[in-house]
Amino acid sequence: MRPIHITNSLSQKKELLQPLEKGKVSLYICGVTVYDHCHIGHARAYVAFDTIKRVLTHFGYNVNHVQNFTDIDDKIINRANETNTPWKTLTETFIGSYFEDMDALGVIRANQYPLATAFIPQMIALIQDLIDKNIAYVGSDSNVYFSIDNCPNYGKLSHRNLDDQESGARVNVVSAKKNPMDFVLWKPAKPDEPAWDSPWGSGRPGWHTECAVMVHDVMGHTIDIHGGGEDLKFPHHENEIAQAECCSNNALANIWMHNGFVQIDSEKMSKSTGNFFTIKDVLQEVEGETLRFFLQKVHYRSPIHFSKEGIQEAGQALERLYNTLRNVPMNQQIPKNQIPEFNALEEAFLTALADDFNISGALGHLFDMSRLINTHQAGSERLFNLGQILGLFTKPIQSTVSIPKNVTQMAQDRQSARAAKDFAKSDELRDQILASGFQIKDTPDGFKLTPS
RNA sequence: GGCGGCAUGGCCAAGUGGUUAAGGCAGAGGUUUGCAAAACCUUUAUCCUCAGUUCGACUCUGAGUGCCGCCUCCA
Repeated sequence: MRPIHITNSLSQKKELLQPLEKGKVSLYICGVTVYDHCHIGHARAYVAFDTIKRVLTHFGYNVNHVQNFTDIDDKIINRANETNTPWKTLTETFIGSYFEDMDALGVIRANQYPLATAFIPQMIALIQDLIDKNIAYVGSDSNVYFSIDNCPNYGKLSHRNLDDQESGARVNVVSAKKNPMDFVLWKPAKPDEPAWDSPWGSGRPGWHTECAVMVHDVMGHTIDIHGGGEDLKFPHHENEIAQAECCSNNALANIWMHNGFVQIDSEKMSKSTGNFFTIKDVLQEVEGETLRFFLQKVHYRSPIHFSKEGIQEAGQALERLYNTLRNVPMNQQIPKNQIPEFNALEEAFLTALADDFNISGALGHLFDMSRLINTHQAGSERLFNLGQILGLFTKPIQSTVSIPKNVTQMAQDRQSARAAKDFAKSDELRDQILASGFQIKDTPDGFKLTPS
């Protein structure tokens, strides 16, 4: 097991990962609210944490990854009404859509995907516990609220002083709240809305309650890492911490990790502003692995500027690595004097990853290795193995497309023409081969046909 | 207004208190090749501004400027 340093949002510092249980890492990632297809911002988050999980696994940690689906909330109810779809059908549809997208991106499945609606009794128990401890109260509007004034460390994750928050920034200052920052734990249902019975009447849970409950129920009272998008830090994660820690006095998570945003034209990609592309949109144009590589290239905490050009560039870069794998057969003997070079690059690659998952640094070494392999025509398997850690090289290295006889014939005719120095005919044949959907490349060992 | 982050060559993007400031994409030149493709070699920066700390800062501190995010649902 290699020591790993991770930037902890809680301390705002890089810390050594010290799992509660040796060799195991419990990782909870905030999942999506399933009322629509996922956009590139979601892809960024889940590709980032997938990479993190793969690296941890490679370094010898046994990762227990749990990720929720929020399958009940206002947006789901609204969308169900708008589209005249039963809400349960809606959520099932978009859970399916999520998995399609993640499979295309090469994201490994979590160990568990708990649904919010499967944890209603546990949420009710948590809320009741908070009421009993005088940390939650029933407002005059029948909502159950969490009272942040009774939570001493409120704000510790997002590092904000509540008095300094811009008052006008909050929409709907509800008079039923004791403090405007109090948040809803339980919400009474309107007629025809999905609802569950509770001590406070028929209703549904507030948004922040599920994660705390699931972590406790599925994983234990404290976990090693809790992750999600930068935007979840406040209020979502702050509120999770408040509930969980006020009740149990145990830390909800030791390390909090947050990924940066995808931006379009230097603005956050977001559904509310409408400037987003769905994953499915982009996959119409490029392969999943190209999109994955584009999202991976940048450190997980930095913003990514989304653009067609950027994706194309990532595709070119990835192609460079694939070319090496295609051109140099695996398991060729590496010259003895080059072995230290290979080892040094491999070590540098791993060292970078162990330092807060510095993938950009690691990729630099990967490209260096690619050049080394091309130069010495050996060592392809080392590149391949390192790429596997990042979830790359899922495409077949050798084409599995069978080459039609007539194309092979044309290629052979071209060889004859070249031998006879009839280059006009040779070029003509190459054009014909290209028109048939194949590309011909000359190598010292003869021609090579690949699908174009 | 409060809090947080960022500012490195045409574009993307690592990194270090002091040797030649990674890597990718694009461009230029070259080698190889009849050509093409791939590959290889060469080539493009003093790191936003100002002040300070230091023998020495791009790397630390302060101020400034610009951009982004959160404070409202959000990966």
